Amino acid sequence: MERKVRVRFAPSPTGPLHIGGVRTALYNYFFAKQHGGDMILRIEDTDQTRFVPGAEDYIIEALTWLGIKFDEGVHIGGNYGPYRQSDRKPMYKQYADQLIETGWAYYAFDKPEDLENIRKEYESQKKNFQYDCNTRSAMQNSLTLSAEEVKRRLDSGEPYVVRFKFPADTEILVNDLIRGEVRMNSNLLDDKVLFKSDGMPTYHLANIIDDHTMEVSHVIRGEEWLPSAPLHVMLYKAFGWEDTMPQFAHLPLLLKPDGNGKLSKRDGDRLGFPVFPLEWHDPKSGEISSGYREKGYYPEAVVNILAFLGWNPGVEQEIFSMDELIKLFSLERISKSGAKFDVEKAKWFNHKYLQTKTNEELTAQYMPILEAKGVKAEAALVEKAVALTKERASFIGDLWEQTAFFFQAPTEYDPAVIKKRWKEDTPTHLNKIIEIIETTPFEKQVLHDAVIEGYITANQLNMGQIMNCFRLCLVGAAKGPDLFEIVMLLGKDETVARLRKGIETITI
RNA sequence: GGUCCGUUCGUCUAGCUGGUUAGGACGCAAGAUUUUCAUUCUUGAAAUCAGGGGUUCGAAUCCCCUACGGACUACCA
Repeated sequence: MERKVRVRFAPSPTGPLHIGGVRTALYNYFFAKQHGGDMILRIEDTDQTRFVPGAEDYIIEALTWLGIKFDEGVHIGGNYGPYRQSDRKPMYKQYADQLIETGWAYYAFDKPEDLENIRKEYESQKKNFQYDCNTRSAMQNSLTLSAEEVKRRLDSGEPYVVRFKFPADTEILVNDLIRGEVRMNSNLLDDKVLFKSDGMPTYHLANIIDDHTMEVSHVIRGEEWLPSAPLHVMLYKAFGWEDTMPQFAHLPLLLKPDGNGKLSKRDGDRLGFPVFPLEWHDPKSGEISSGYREKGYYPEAVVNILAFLGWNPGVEQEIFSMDELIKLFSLERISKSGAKFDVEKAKWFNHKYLQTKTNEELTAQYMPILEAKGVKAEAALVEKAVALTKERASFIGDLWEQTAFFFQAPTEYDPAVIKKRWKEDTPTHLNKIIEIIETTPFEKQVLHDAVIEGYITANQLNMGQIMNCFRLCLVGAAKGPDLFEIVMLLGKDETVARLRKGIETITI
């Protein structure tokens, strides 16, 4: 019964992937790699009406960015191709035909309008129409029509669909790796369309055929598929593929943090955090949705965040690399209930990852941001500023807020600080400090001692008051790292210039 | 409406085979440190384990019911 682990991630190219989908891909990847198995990327584009150009490339780029590597797939090929369902189109019909021959499916000629009318009629009676074992006898299909009539309609090119024929009153068991045994009675299930009138299979048919022919061993997908899992189980049975049926694991959903319901693509930026891994430019509306990458999240952080949304290793450590997650992951430890995304915790994860970066790396990431702000600065200087401030940043972009004053003299001074600290004799003291700076060797410790001990302490002055005003002139606010570090980075001339400007500009 | 799945601090969760002061993390609060802000450190508040019944000497942990939430209910995936 030992079978090679082969899992697939099978998105539809109907737009950008959202983080729920990314998490599904991630869990599949953890599972595959842990078992030395294969990870397959299959594109499920059987709905031609929902195709969105660029979506497939987006999906591949996003997964690549996150470090999810595939063994086979639409972008790299493999021995089980093609990996795009539209490219597999010719192979599906024979399977639909097979099910009709074996009595597991039937032709249905009901027009979409007819079905819609019936649904409306049922609705008006507060009932719900379902094409199933109770209603199919009243419909236009190969079960109710004579063989000649069916042949006539088929030959004349009348549009039809193929529907699955659920056997009556049969208990169907789905063995889910996360939820255990789930049972459903076939009487409640509807005769799903397997093959559409446009000649394409539906998800249900294509999915089973592809998973079977690609020798998929485990289907790890979102919980929204649980209700149709009995159909899939029955299809394996109908095809006689029960012995190699993959094992199912239905993942809990990622929920909207505000109200209710599952997170969806349409949530876009509404929730205060990106729902997409990468920024997405909608080709139709031109609308831009933000992405984790562009927001400054590191892919390792996103992987870590997503790994912990619905799964937990049971130890207190929370920061794990991809390799560690692959080792630790287990389907058994996936929670059963949906998880809400917490932006604050996500920020914390990114903060942790940012701290692990070297000053050189951070400087390299920060330089383009500085340039975009119109700042031209030496990398060496930027690196010093980064070293002083990185622990205060969660995202590379936060560094601007933390370091801008190194590159631009303040044009405004925080009124709250002026009110609290700036006194009538402040200019006198600051002028004295200018004098000290100009006459003392320009070294951090020497200057520090000269100002603090040699002036403030010696004259029994108010330390907080003098130092804060000093800072206010250099920074423009009561923030930033050690003041003498700032002085060293700014240099003697700039420090003095800013002090002079502050003295001139600030009035009580 | 029907079917299925779920329910431990605000959030993510530990707690798997019944006996814990129900643990951790994020966030929050306070204190310490600092010339400021932030960081960091310490401490704290925070879940009567959805509610109600059982079973048991003993239940968050097992069983049942109810409530609530969610998913699905297309010729979409």
